[in-house]
Amino acid sequence: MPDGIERSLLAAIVEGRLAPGAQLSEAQLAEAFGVSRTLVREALARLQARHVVAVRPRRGWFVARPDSDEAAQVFAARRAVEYGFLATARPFDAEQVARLEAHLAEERDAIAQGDKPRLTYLMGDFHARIVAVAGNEPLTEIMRNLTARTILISLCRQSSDDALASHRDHVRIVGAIAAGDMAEAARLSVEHLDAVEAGLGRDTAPDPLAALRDTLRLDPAPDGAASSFAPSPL
Amino acid sequence: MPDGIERSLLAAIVEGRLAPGAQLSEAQLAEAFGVSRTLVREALARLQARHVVAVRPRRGWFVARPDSDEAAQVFAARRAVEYGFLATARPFDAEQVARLEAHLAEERDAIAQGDKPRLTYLMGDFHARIVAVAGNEPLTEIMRNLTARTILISLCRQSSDDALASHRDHVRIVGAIAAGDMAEAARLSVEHLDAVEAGLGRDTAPDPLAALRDTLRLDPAPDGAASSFAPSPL
DNA sequence: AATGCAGGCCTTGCATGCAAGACTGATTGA
DNA sequence: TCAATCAGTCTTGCATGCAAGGCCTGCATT
Repeated sequence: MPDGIERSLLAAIVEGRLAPGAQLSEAQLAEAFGVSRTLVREALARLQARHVVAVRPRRGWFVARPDSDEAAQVFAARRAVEYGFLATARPFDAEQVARLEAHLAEERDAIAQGDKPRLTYLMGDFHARIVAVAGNEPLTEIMRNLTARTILISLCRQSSDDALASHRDHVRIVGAIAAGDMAEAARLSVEHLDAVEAGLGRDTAPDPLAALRDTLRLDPAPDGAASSFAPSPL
Repeated sequence: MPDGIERSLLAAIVEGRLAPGAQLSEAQLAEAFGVSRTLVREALARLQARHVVAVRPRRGWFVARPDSDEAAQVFAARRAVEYGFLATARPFDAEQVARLEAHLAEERDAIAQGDKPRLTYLMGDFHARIVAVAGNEPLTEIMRNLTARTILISLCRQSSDDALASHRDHVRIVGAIAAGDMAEAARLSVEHLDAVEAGLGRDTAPDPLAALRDTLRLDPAPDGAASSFAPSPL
């Protein structure tokens, strides 16, 4: 179902080549992919359903910029899904564990080679892959969508993206799964998510007014509300 | 985002007015809704992403008919999500509990009035509403999709749809939540899902060949595999 | 009578055309 | 000098047209 256009766009977004907030012109994409706007629109619509892009009527399509509210909810959702899956899943067999360890090896490689985009993808996909090796397609799809949104969230903030720490967490989770201790794996997953969320900084708004506002110590001026000229506390 | 067409179609499907396997013609829908095929196609595409309809190339759109494999996975996914949500959620406050109890009252009304379609909707939506009152939009969306698929699954099989038993389960779950015992609520939810799944019968295939196959004791002939002419054991 | 075959009808797939909203920049007026 | 307005240009929204593939029916053939 996911055609080439959707995949290309999603890959470009989660690998950071298309920054959050970037505009996506139907006409340009159509020309770039050598198809008509129709197919581009369909791909964009699918990505919209996944909350990866957003459309502003008559204005254009943009890579989504999840606000902190949405970020919190996505993390809460991930906690629920990952914890619930592990807590209710049957223990993995040796082959399933082997596939998870193969993934960990990939992570190691990407770290060793300093392949940043690949690493971003792998770190996020780890959680989806746990569900995938268990063979649950609906949950895998859910996890893939949530991790894509998580990557978008990270890209919007200055995340202290400690890949090594995350990788260590992953190793421990796989360890618990290998030991058949699913409850522990579930506990570790929540802990891991909490750590990642805690490492998230404030909104790094690509808003040209941000610097000015910061300098003048103005409130972020919620749109419409004419920021009631609050003088700096000098 | 969900336009009127998508809503109407989804409502018709989950209320059983559009049976699983029914064909949906773009042209007919376009005329019925008084719009062009474009908008119908977009709505169908969205429903396809939600696994509620499926398209067979150059053949047409059809209301999805989840097979038993998919059914099992959807139930597993629901167990994971609902258990995980309740197990990781903070206790509900009084207002949230009140909203759940209002839902239970709606269920009671529908039962009393024998309003079957409304009841189908309410019974499924109960679980999504638990997440909704907690304010988690991503999870709510996930639950709504999973329950829609669950309804489709029920419609495909002769489900011993004991609404009263389900309602009693719901009452007990809300009771646990009201008591602040989220762990118990989580446990009850899984139990409830197991009961619903257990009440599901075999595929009630609307396949005119089913009777013939049954008579001849042929395997369901997984497409492509020329069923190796197994003579009846006479 | 049964089987192979072709014409036609039905479906979607995709491109294109046209209209309308939203922003930008220049121009005009004070 | 500044502000307001209006034309121009971008964008998407939606309808429509045409092409291509699958299936069904009727016919010819064996």
